Order: sequence, then structure tokens, then C-alpha cells
Amino acid sequence: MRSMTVPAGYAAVSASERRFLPPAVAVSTVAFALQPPAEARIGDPATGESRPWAQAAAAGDDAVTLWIPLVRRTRPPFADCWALPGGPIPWDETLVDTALRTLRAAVRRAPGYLEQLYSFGAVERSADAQRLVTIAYWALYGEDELAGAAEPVAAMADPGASDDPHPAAGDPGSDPNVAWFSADRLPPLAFDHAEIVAYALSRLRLKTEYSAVAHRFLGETFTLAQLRAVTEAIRGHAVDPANFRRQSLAQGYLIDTGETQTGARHRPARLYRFRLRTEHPNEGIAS
Amino acid sequence: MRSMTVPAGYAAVSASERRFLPPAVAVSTVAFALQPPAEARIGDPATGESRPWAQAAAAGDDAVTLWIPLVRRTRPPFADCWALPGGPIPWDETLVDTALRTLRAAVRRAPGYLEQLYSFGAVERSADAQRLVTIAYWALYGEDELAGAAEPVAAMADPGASDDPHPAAGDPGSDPNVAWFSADRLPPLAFDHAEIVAYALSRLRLKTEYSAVAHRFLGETFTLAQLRAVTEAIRGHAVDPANFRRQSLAQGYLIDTGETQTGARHRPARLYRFRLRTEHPNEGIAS
DNA sequence: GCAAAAGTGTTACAGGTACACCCATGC
DNA sequence: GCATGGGTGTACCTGTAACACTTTTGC
Repeated sequence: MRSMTVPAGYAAVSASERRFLPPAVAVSTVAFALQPPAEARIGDPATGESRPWAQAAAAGDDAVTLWIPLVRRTRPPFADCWALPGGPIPWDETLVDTALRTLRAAVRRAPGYLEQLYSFGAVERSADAQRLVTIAYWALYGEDELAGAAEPVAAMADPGASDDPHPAAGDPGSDPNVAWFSADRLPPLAFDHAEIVAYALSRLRLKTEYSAVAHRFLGETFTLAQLRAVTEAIRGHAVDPANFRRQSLAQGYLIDTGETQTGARHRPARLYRFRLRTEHPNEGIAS
Repeated sequence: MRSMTVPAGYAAVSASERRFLPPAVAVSTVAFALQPPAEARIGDPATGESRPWAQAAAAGDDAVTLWIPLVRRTRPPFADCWALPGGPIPWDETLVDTALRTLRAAVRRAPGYLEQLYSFGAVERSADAQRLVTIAYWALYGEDELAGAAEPVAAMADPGASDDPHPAAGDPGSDPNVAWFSADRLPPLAFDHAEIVAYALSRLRLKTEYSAVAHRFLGETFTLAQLRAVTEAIRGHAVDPANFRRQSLAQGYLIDTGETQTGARHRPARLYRFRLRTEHPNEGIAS
């Protein structure tokens, strides 16, 4: 069992001359999902250890907490510390493509949504090391994105945290350096990634207030009860089913598929599909 | 008269090996004001020429359009092109401090508000040159900020656009390389700064919908008519005075100073002061 | 007095909330 | 039948838009 030491931080880097290098730029992504994928490992926030998740509930659809994938760093600074998926920006790749590539390398799936969050570049982040500017993104994984098999590792770019690439080791599905954590029970994070996660969480909640993002956690078709459960999980309080129905339908973004969901011991619920619409410029995955 | 040539762009840079350097990071700021400062130069969007602004209306308070300060680049790429105030990030300076310093170097005043906007890093920005990532800020100058005398140039950092510093020349108040332009009549801009300005404008309008930023264009005390005029200028449509009064006062952010504004040929208007409140984290000038 | 803008009152409407009630299914 | 959640109807509350009206100044 790997012991979880105090983060080594920048003090471990004996390269004070790095202070005079230009700032390094990296992309980091906070990804949210209602459930880790089937083959994923889950992390223990106390020990920092990760183990495979023997998924018990197969059809259970209890949307309760949010999960976030993290990557364990293998090099200083912050070696052995968990960090957000990300990495440096190659010269021929857009910011959003870097976020996508590094996220896919860690989760081995493409997210259902991706949007720029904020850029962090405080000075204290880099007391002794090279200055690091982090452009943070946030992403969502829906049921559909997590349902299929994981992508092969192949010649994929490394999921290494932030600015410190390392070769991805291990066979698909059991990389001990990638694990999912419950959003409210995270281990100590490298750099200022804890601050980034907190900011992403507040933005996610804010966004569900005036925008329609809850559906992205679900599959292509869903019942209004499922959509409401997701909304309640994010907002943190109960929502009146009757009013939620009317307001959701009045928005015009939900399309009745005509199909219904059977099997439950009550009246079958109608299945809806979300209507594709053009996103705001500089937002969404097509940024 | 300096002729306005087609932007030289990156083609003028014969350094294709720059492609393999790490991305450069710069901060650029879109600053808004209702009026250029008294000693400022105004720019002609057609010729690119700037000339001192003999301010005619002294007490005129007609809030009609928004003004933006720009800096003329003196070096390639985009030499002779106008660009947003900004510059590279020193290793010991936070992002917001870099934005503040470069903005003060150009406007020679501190803004009344400053907030991060978005980070731009598309690949096509840097076809032949070094990759450039721009972290954009937007700022507001109120009456008070622009009222006093300009700060001395001193040992101030250079206002040079984006990633290409150059020594600031000229005496205070007549630097021909800094000029204010009307926000809807801008000259061709360097890099993708036109896109950044457009995004900043849309965010400014959006922000006045659900937030209180209009007051930052004004001095410490103001009448409701002034605040309404600013709101109308930003929103682009008329607002009912009676309803605006009630809604503004109901917010609880306005404090009646007890004083009134005399001199106009109608009933004197009460003067209000804006109530200081804690801003959202990662927003505002104290980011 | 007259014009102009400050400031108040009132009504109508739209959207959200709360909650009573009916409907359709599994057991 | 009965429990359970899907789905509908409706009264109430609140914030906003529209606009008539009064008040107070300068000329």
C-alpha cells in the first residue's frame, strides 16, 4: 500500500533558476459524472489509495453525488499527489483540444460537454519553481459517454497532471494512477487544484440555475423524473415535480420521443430527448 | 501622417523555428469608459491616426457610447497596428497585477473595476510565429478614475500591446501610440483582439442584466437619472424611469446621501452612493 | 405660469410556487 | 384493491411593464 505523504511541493525542486524562465502554460480539467465508469478505480480520500470498483448496482439510478476523476502525479513537484487531468499545451493544438486530449487520456472516453472555466496564475503557486499558469476547463460525462467500453490507451497522450507528463503505465481499466473521487471527499490536491475544483463546483451549481446542463449527465433519452433527480442533486434541494415538468417543457428544449419507460411499479414515464441548439460563442465543446 | 497599412501579421517574422518554443502567455485588457480622459488622444478608425481631444463639453453628461483605449504596436508582428493594452507575464506578478500594470501604463490611471474575461489560445493565431496564449481581462473606468491628472510615466512598465514590449516614448498626455476609440468604430486590431473586444462587449451587456456594474462608470455619488442613462447606453434601449427607480432602490445597494443636485432647470435630484459589498470570489479587482 | 424632469401610485400581466387531484401501472 | 409515482389543474404570490399623476425646480 502506497503511503500518502505530505505533498512534496516545490521545495523538492532544487532549481531556483527556474524563476527566470517564462511562465509555463498548462490546461487542467475538472470533470463531473454521476457515476464512475464500470471499469474505473475509486480513490480513498484518506489514504490516497485506489482500488477497482466492483459495481454492484447495475440499473440503480440514484443520482446522489458527483464524481471527479483525478490523476496521481509520478514526478515532483507534488509527486504522489493527486491532481486534475491536464498537461502542457503543444504548439499546434488549441486550448480546448489539449483539454480534450488529456481528459480522454485519463478517463479514456470523450466528455459530453466541455467549457473553459477560468485561468489561474497566482504567484504563490510557484514559490520556488517555474511560474505556472493554469487554464482550467470543466467537463461533464453523461451516462452515454461512460456506458461503452474504455478507449484503448494506444499512442494517446499521457494523462499526467498539469505540467509534468509521464508515460501512462498499466493495462486498460486498472491504471492505479487514475481514480474517481466523490466531489465532496477529495484527497489533498497538487498545486492549487483544490481551489479550481471549488470554483468549478460553484459554477456548475450557478449554471444549473439559469441554463440547461443537467440533461448532459444523462443518456440521450430520459424521463423527467431522472432529469429532476439530477437537478436536485446539483442544486442540493428538492424540486416540485409538477412545476419542474411545466417549466422544463415550456423551455422548448425537450422533445417527446413518444416512447415510455416501463418496468417500474407505477404509471410509465414518457421519454424525452434534448433538442440540439447552437451554444453561446466561446462556450461549449465546439469552442 | 502615418499611413495605415495592411497588418503585417506573422508573415513578417522570419523565425519559423519559433513554432517549437513553448507558448508565450500574455495578458490583454479591454477597458471601457463613457468618456476618454481630458488629456487623451482620440483615434480615427479609418486612417489609424490619433490626435489630441480638445474637450468641448465640460459639464456635459451625455452618456451615449462606450470608449476603449488602444495601443499602437511598434514592432512586428502587426507593427503599426492597434492592439489592446497588455503584455507578457513576469514571473513574480499575478495575472491581475499584470493586467493592472499594463493598463495603467497605457491609460496612466487605475481602473475602477477589473475582472478576468476569457483565455484565448486558438492555433491559427500563431501561424508562423511562436504560439501565443492571451488571458483577457475587462475593465471599467468611472468618472472619478478619469477625472484627476494622469499619472506620471516614471519607471512604469511599458503599455506595449500584448507580447511585444517597447519603450514608452513621448511626454505625458500626448503619447501618439495610445488613443481612445469608440467601441463601435474600431480600427483593424492586431492578433485576434477584435474577437476579444466583441466578447467583452457581449459580456458587459450580459452583466448589466443581472448584476450591478453600471454605477462603476459614474463617480462616487450620482443621481438615478445618471445611473439610468448609463444602463440605457449599455443595454441599448430605453428604460422606464419610474420602474428603474423602484427596482434600483429595492436592491438595497443604493444609499441616499441626503444631498441633492441643483443647477438643472427642474426639480433637484437626490444623490446616491453605491454600497460596498463583497464580490464573488475570482471576480472583481481583488481577484 | 410653463416646461422639464424628479418622484409616487396604480393597474395589468407573466412567471413561479404550492398543493389538490386524477391517471396508469405493478403487485 | 392498493401503493406509487406520472401527469394535470388551479389558486396564490411576486416581480415587472406600462402609464397616469403629483411635486419641485429654473426660466
